[in-house]
Amino acid sequence: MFDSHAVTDLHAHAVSETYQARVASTDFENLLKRVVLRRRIVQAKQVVFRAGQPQQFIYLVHSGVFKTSLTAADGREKITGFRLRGDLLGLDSLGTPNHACDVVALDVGEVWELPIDQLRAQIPDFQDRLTAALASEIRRDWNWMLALSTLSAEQRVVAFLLDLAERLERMGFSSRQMLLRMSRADLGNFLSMQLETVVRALSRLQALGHIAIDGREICIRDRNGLQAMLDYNAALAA
Amino acid sequence: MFDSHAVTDLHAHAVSETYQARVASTDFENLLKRVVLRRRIVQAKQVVFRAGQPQQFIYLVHSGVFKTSLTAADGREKITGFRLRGDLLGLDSLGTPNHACDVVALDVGEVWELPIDQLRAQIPDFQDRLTAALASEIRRDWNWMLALSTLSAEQRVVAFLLDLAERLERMGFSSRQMLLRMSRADLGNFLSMQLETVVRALSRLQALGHIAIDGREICIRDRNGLQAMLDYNAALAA
DNA sequence: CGAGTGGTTGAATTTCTTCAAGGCTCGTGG
DNA sequence: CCACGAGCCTTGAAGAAATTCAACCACTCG
Repeated sequence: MFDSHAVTDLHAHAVSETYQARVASTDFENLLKRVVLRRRIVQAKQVVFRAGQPQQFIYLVHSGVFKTSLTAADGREKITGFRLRGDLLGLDSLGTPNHACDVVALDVGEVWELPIDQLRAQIPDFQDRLTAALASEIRRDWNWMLALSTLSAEQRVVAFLLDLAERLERMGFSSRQMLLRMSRADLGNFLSMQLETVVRALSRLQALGHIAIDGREICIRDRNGLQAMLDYNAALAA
Repeated sequence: MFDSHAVTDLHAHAVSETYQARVASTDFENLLKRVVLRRRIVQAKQVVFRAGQPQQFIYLVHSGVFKTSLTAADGREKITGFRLRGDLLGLDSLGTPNHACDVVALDVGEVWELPIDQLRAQIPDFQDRLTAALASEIRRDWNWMLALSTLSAEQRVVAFLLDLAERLERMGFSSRQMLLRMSRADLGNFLSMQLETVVRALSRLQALGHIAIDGREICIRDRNGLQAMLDYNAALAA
């Protein structure tokens, strides 16, 4: 459906050369072809930046999977999305001095530091692309809000899997076999349900023969079957 | 807390002159002082624009209250926010040819048509303010996502009331007495709960003596009491 | 090898939803 | 002018979906 995700490549960083060829370059990467940027390798569980830290750069995800999250003063936490190659990190802090969210790597990854003011001056299109990316993030968020508040727990899990598959497919990866980089707890947090509920939903999808689960490795056996579980409401309405 | 809302003024349009003096001008209004803009009066229940329509303008809310919503193909609907004076409508469609959401007036109101490309050229600061507004919308959305997925139904209603009160206060209105422009159903939709649950939550808040309800008119009797219901989690954590 | 982390499943409980009924207000037409 | 219907709000009672609590397993890492 929209945001979220994970990646099939276990060693994205190490073999990036290989994948470079196979995986289509993202819009922003093309835009930044001629610019020299500082690249930063981030190990699994490491923090890219935290809420409250002074905002110097926006980051472009080049490889790996990241989660962005908010934490309330009383400790309540919410994962706002899982970010893949081509996604920007820190958009939400534009126009403010500090970052508004935490970003943590779920596996090894590489991010590119974008000095925004400089790029705005250097690249004519840059500002427009940035604006478009911001608007796109809003639409993504709204679509997830819609999903979270109108779908059952099971349907939300289905929506997540289909969205992820689609994103991976767009990146040139297999859309059938995928590796969830996040824990069941993270998934539950993002989808607004308990981790046990995620597990039960996945188990049932497997029992229905729609997916095959092997730990964090998931194989989509019947994409249409999954899709039908979302279209179910439409059938009712008709 | 963040987005949402309603307004105390029953006749905002009719007496706008009066309120002009009382209510602080918004950032964008100051920015646009010297520009001649088309103003559009919108009657209650009328549509400002619909998802799918070609996007020509961004609108600035000058008076009234508006709701923005998404509708899925199968009819599932989600209100993404209630918009007050100073809020921009249509930000989410920047960089795309069509609007992504519906905007409907909840009472009489006035919006200003902003021809973005023109304003970008005319006003040096405009682009930055636009970017800041987009980022701010993202933060708002994320904060509501956090609230919706971590607070109980009752707490969500409390969060809504406090957020609304704060927004009204910033606008120069009373933060104690307020008129909810939206139906209980709209409120429930926004807060991800059934309208009956909204009613029960409000009734209980009244029983606790924290608010007084008279239809859509709500008086906050004990702001601290309400706040304490949100801080409850913090107490547990400690 | 033992501790820790993450995943899975069952059973009891809770919160919220669903269904149902009744009341209030307002506008329209008889 | 009043009657009547529509829309919205409120409350109760029954039901369902998801959470909570608990136990157990598999795997990895010192």
